[in-house]
Amino acid sequence: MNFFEQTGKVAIGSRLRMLTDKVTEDAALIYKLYNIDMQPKWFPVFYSLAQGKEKTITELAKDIGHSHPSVSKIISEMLKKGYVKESKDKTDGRRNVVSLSKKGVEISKEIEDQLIDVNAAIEEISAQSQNKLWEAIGEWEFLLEQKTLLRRVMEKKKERDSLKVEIVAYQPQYQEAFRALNVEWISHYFTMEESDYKALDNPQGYILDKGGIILVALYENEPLGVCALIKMNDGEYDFELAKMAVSPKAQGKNIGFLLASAVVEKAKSLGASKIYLESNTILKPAINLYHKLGFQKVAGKPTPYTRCNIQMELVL
Amino acid sequence: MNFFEQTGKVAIGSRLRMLTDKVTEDAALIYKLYNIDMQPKWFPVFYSLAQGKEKTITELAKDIGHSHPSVSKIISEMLKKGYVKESKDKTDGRRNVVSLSKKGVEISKEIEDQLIDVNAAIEEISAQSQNKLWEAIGEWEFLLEQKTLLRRVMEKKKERDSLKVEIVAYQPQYQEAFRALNVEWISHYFTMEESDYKALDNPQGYILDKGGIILVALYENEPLGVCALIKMNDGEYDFELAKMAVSPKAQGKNIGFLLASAVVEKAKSLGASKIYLESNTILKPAINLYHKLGFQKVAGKPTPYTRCNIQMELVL
DNA sequence: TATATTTGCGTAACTGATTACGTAATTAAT
DNA sequence: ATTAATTACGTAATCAGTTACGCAAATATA
Repeated sequence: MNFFEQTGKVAIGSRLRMLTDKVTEDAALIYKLYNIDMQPKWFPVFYSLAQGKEKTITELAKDIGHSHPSVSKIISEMLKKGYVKESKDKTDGRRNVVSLSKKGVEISKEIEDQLIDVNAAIEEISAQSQNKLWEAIGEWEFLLEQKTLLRRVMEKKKERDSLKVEIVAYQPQYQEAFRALNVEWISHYFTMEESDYKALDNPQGYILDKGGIILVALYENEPLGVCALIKMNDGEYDFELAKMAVSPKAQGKNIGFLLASAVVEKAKSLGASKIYLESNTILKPAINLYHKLGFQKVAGKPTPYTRCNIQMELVL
Repeated sequence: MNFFEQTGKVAIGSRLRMLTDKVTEDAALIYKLYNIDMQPKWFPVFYSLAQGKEKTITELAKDIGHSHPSVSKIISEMLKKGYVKESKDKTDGRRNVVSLSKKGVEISKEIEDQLIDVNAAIEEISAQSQNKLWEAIGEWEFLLEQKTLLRRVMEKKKERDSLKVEIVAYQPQYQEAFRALNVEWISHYFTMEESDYKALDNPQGYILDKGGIILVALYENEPLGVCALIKMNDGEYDFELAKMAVSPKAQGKNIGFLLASAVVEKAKSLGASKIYLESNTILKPAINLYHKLGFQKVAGKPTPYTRCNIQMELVL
């Protein structure tokens, strides 16, 4: 089975499962070898109780990392064998307090030799291998605790996707996309206003001819994001960042960030020193993005848009 | 859950299972992230078929390391989704030949990006860890292939047990054990003969007084093995190794080997140069043991025992 | 003090694998 | 040419875990 060499490491899950099976397989036989009447799956519970303290079902579950129904089932099996005893907690009637019975304690003594030998056998394997499995598992547990595999994959996807995103200057062929992408989100969250139609229906006359800029984000040659820089000339600000829109189907591709950064760079290269924008706090991802780019909240500017409830600026 | 630090490595099975679960957990969500309608458990089958060749159920099972019913079930699920197609082999009506359908091939293209990202994410984890999990698993697989965990544990048990075995010289208090242990195996495999009774009922007069030796193996102070060296003086041989018996309940403790080696050493120290023995080939473990000690088959000696069908000697 | 929420835990249903078993097709042996 | 053994594979039962759910007890809140 050279399967794993071909698949690459995606198959690490399958591979782990198979090794787990192989290791577990022998466990039952090992108990038999020592004449111990115990099932491998009982071991964690058994071991946990062998410390001497009595524990509730939930405590045991947390201790050994199983779900509580699993522990519940194991305890009822061990109860049949007479290895444990149950009792209700007097101060809390819900609690089922479990401890090893006399017979259980006897078994736990018998099992000691076995533990020594199994540990020795595993140490022997470890000694013969270059890479330490036990330690490697510990490291993986730690790293996955920090950041799940899903999150890591999402990041990699974003990285790769952003390589496919191309930021280009506006051309008449993108007018339809410029309009549609903006109408989509504006009418979804708010309602279209007079000044929206003016800019979206005639970007050439309303934005570009007045010294503004429009950039388009292409993903596999499809325009999935747009953003405009509108010339302001009010003495304080050079441009307003506006009409920024990214298709919802392009989420997680980092398009918003790439587009906005490109727009800021463009403004810089045109000699701008301050950019202004208006937005609404219900658009959380957008506000976060602006923040990430260095925009700061300001107040006091008059605005023609009723949907505006936050104003921001970026000093270049 | 500091459980694993306390248990020691016996718990490696549990620990592996939990890591497997954690890695597998995210798999379904990852497919969703890429809008791929696929179950994680299908992946190995899918991947194996994506090489392009059509394969039978059993071939697939061998390829991915599952049982054939498992593959059979997976294929029937994938069939419902239309990802694979089946056809009976024309030259062998039992075979169910499976290959990716058109839809399956499409999916396999869509999945490529995902594989890249997952691999990258896993490589990232690997890069952050000192001990390489992937390689460690490979080494374990190899080492367990060579010798199962059960066998390794058995060896450790034997090693530890043989430390508890003590070889001592015969004393009258062991006469009962000497007799019983021998009667046990002789009457089990053969029938007791005249010369057996003579030696067993009166070891002092029949063996020791004639210059012979008897050694006893004690395990936790209980005599569980015996072996005699009977003086021969026939010109060729100095001693006959005979009346060797080990209790069946003491199996796997290496007692036979320890006892026989001690007897051979004893003979050496008495200046012997050749030891003789008689046995029967149905006693395979015994014959193996004699072989291991260096005894070689010889022929031609007359013997009073009807059960003897092999004669051996050891040149010291 | 009454009501809502949380907690402990048992039962039931599900899941992804296995082994056990039966049937049909093929191949080997007498 | 039979008969026996092997092979391919589907179905059923099992296994060790899970999640979903519900009940009762305890705790928090109005």
